[in-house]
Amino acid sequence: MSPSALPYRPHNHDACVAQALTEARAICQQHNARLTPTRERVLELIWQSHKPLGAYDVLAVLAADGHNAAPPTVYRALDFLQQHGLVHRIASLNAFVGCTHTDKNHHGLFLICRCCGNVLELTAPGVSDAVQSAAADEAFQPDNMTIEVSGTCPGCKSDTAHD
Amino acid sequence: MSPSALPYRPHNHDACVAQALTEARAICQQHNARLTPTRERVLELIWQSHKPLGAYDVLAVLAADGHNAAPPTVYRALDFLQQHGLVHRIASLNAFVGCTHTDKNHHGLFLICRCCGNVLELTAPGVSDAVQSAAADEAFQPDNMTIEVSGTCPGCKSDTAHD
DNA sequence: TTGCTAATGTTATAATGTTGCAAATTCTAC
DNA sequence: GTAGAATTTGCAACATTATAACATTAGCAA
Repeated sequence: MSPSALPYRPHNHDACVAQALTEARAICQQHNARLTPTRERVLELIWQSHKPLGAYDVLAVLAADGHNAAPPTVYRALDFLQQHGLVHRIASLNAFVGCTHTDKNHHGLFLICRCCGNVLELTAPGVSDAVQSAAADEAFQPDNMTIEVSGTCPGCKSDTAHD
Repeated sequence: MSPSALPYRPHNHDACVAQALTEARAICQQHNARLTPTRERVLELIWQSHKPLGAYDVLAVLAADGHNAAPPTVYRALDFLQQHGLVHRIASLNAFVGCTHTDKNHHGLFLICRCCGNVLELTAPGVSDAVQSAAADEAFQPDNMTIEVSGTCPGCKSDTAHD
């Protein structure tokens, strides 16, 4: 199995989070952007699993933290994190996941498991190229692309196989 | 220019609508599904342009029609139309467009112009194949795919060129 | 300090989408 | 044609997601 299938397998997720935060700090420093406590906390929450988290889910945890937060707080933090490529919004779910390809300049492709809810982000050059080419055929100048595939991940497929 | 670029060019749009409605009637008949007046009206409204229309936009027109409609009316009609492949939901816009490929069984690709708002639906086998292949590499079984590209359409590109 | 900019707090509201149940309509079988 | 079943619609309330507008605070530089 490809190593990128990480979310679909048991793993030490604390390491994922720690790494994500470390990378985020480095990236923000590079960008001269301020990873404030609120922003960092939101990023940490988004990273608590590989399942996309809704803005209001984040909000609820912040509230439980004792943070007196309102929707704009969360949306602003999420906007910031998106701008710096630290999280992605999954349009088909109205939810957010941590970016696992902060190093590459990517138009991510997302594999969303209907069963377990985990999302795997891929960099699929073949797909990007094919989209570019299709757009070029129409003289269309692409700017941003949303590619979200829902289906069944390997883990859930094998689970249902022996029912 | 490809003939599929129709939405980006002046054309007799009434013909688009008429054709869409005719096809819809045929398809519903084939499917033994009832294209009721409300559903047909909603389809007609969605087809009033090649720009995606929000559910509440549809609702507003129905209200102006004198139709005493509430949100569920519209969403139910839209669900029906989607189920029969007559309209598509554009996840990145929370809006709906008429399907221009009712004949093919398609995973559409949508080119969304940021400037004029028109949407062109393409059947891009290369893209579908690339996505299938990327998913297969991860042992992921795709079910449904959302591919939405925003950018600048040929018309708007040439408009801005001589500013 | 002072003044500027970025970030946050706060309140309210907009926009989008759903649930649940009752009434009406349409279909089917007799 | 009529009774009963199934589908469709009407309707009210509500849930979820996202933004607007404006006041306040924190960080930073002259």
